[in-house]
Amino acid sequence: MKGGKGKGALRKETRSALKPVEDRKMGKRKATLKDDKKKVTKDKKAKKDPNKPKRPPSAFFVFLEEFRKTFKKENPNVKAVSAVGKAGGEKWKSLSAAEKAPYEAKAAKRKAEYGKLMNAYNNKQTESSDDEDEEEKEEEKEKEKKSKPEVHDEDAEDSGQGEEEEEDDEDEEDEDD
DNA sequence: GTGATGATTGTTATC
DNA sequence: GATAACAATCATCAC
Repeated sequence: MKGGKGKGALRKETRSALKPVEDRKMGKRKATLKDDKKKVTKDKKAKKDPNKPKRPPSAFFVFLEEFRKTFKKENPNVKAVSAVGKAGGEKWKSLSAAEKAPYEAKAAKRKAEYGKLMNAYNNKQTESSDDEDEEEKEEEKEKEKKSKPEVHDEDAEDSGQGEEEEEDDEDEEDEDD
């Protein structure tokens, strides 16, 4: 829909040209296109909020999650993510619209959730624009939590805190085929 | 020990 | 409108 294709092709070519697939395995990561981008990326990341909701996976990524499992089963020796990505990409292209439908439905759901999260996030941003201190405190809290993984998670979850529930699980199997 | 990199496509965000 | 960035994955290397 958007202009993602052009970019995709461009990046594909650029990467392929700059980074032979054989090399990456050796971990020959050095000055590459990404290296250049990295500066920008890092810069962006620097001002990126850790609280900002992560972008939802596209239909392809939803598919990829499953595909990875299958791929691992069939190729237990192949652990290179690039191999999975390549294979997944090819497979994805070979899928029919009907086969892609369930993945797209899932992606749409995640996107809707993302929209809500972003809404809440934006609201929070507006609110906390003058009390960024609190955000920092929260960050520190998170850090502390991580430092102390021995917290009674069960307790917290029992209290209804960690009730993620993943309700999208309920109809993820709706293979309306 | 930590972070970066490799591939893939799609979507979002930014300019 | 066009393009850059990022989303997941994980073995492996560099620092």
